[in-house]
Amino acid sequence: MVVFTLHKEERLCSQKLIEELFNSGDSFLSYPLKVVFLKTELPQAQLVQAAFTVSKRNFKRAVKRNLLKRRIREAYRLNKPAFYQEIAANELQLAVMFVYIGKDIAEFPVIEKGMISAFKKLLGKI
RNA sequence: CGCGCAGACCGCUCUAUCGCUGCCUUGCCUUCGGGUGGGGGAGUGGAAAGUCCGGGCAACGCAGGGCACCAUGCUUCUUAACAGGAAGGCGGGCGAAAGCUUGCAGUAAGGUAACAGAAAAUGACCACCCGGUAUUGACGUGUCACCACCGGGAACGGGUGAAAAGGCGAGGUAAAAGCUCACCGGUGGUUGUGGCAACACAAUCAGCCGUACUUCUGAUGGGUUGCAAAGCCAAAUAUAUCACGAUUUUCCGGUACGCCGGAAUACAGAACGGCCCGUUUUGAUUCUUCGGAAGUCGUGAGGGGUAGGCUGCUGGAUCGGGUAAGUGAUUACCCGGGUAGAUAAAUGAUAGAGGUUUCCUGAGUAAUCGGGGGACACAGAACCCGGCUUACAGGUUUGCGUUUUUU
RNA sequence: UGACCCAUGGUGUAAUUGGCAACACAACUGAUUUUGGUUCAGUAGAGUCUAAGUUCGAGCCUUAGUGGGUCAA
Repeated sequence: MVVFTLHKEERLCSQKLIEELFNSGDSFLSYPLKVVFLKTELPQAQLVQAAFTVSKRNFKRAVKRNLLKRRIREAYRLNKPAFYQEIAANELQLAVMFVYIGKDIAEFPVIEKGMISAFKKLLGKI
């Protein structure tokens, strides 16, 4: 069954987990995104918890940051089912953070392309 | 019509697919905590921004008075309040006009005014005038001239400076001066008229008249911190140290064998979130025969831990419309609506259609029509309101002015 | 989100009521030295984050903006 939802349980909200992720997680680049991930125990019964962030350093206006985060979230939401199947097959739990590192506001197709290649690389690393 | 000025308002729209966050309703399962599915409806601004003012609300504090500190500054009104707003007054600047913009407590006492300049406010450096003393010269025996010193007169002239002691004319004088007079400017008092008032106008009298600034004076207002406030639940850690209380477990002292308190002194500390008086309170000392040490427990401070949830949280000085009062800000009444609550932080993504505008291009004398491409601003709620300020593609509308030009 | 602070030569700091923007290090030139360092002598380098206002005059006072930083569970 293909599910395109993205409820709160699928998002990474715990400040503690995020701190741990940045301290001890691995990372790689998939332009225009930087992916930080960590195999760990999650508090909820979810395969993956993901978070999305855009630096205030590169985009001063809240409107632009929100726009980019929404686009990344859409890209994640629409392309995750295949990714989930692989994770479920390996019986893993994963925390992931997507950081936007581009300097300009990218169009949706560009972000989607980066997201798909990020999924491929991520599966390769695990 | 065009151009301009002021005010008010709007801030791209629709459809499809896939989603996000609350709310309402409902089916199924349930260990009654909840889990899972369906349906309905809601979900970003004029500035949500800057955090520049003012309030609500919350916690803490609070006899009272004074000083300090901060803020404000023509008048009247408005408001919950304001450094906001409205109407008006006076002065300066811009504009042809509509209008825009800027300033406004008080100089009674005090302080300051660099450099320059004689001097920055009891103004005398040069030049001017008078008197005295001494020298020199001329004429020829007391005058004149020159120069020096002393004493006085005097703001008319001089350069400086941001600013130089009302302006100009006449009289006056040894030389001068509002010293006097006419006209003009300005200040203060009194009276009258208009206005709620600031103030304006008129009459009259007076002294004859510096300027700017604020650290100065006076008036009014101001407790502090802010929803990461504050409260509750869960989870977690270690109670070092300090204060108070309880206990009699132990020891010592005193006893009236119950137990272990009270009063005075203004000596010291603390509180009144700056200081002082004052007040309150605690300790200390003394007196009255009256306690001390260790342990345990509790409360508070402090330390340590946690980074999850709930309340606060959205119905309010509320929004829309109407009527009335007022020049207006605004106020009163009536009717209707039921209004975002997120928390690594929702309100979107993609596709198509339309709208506005611009560019290229084709048809046409032109109005206009067709095709293609681009653009559609500033900007994202975070406890809530009232203002201010700043950013902003384009558009709608009301009132007013109009030097030139056209009709 | 709320509260607050700062901005002056390349760097770190001064500037008394508002009256000529100062000092140290660094840089450059010269001397000393075989050379470098040290030392000595000298030189240049800002118009005070930006824009308005008050004032005769603004680094300082007022207003608006820009950039950077701090604190609060």
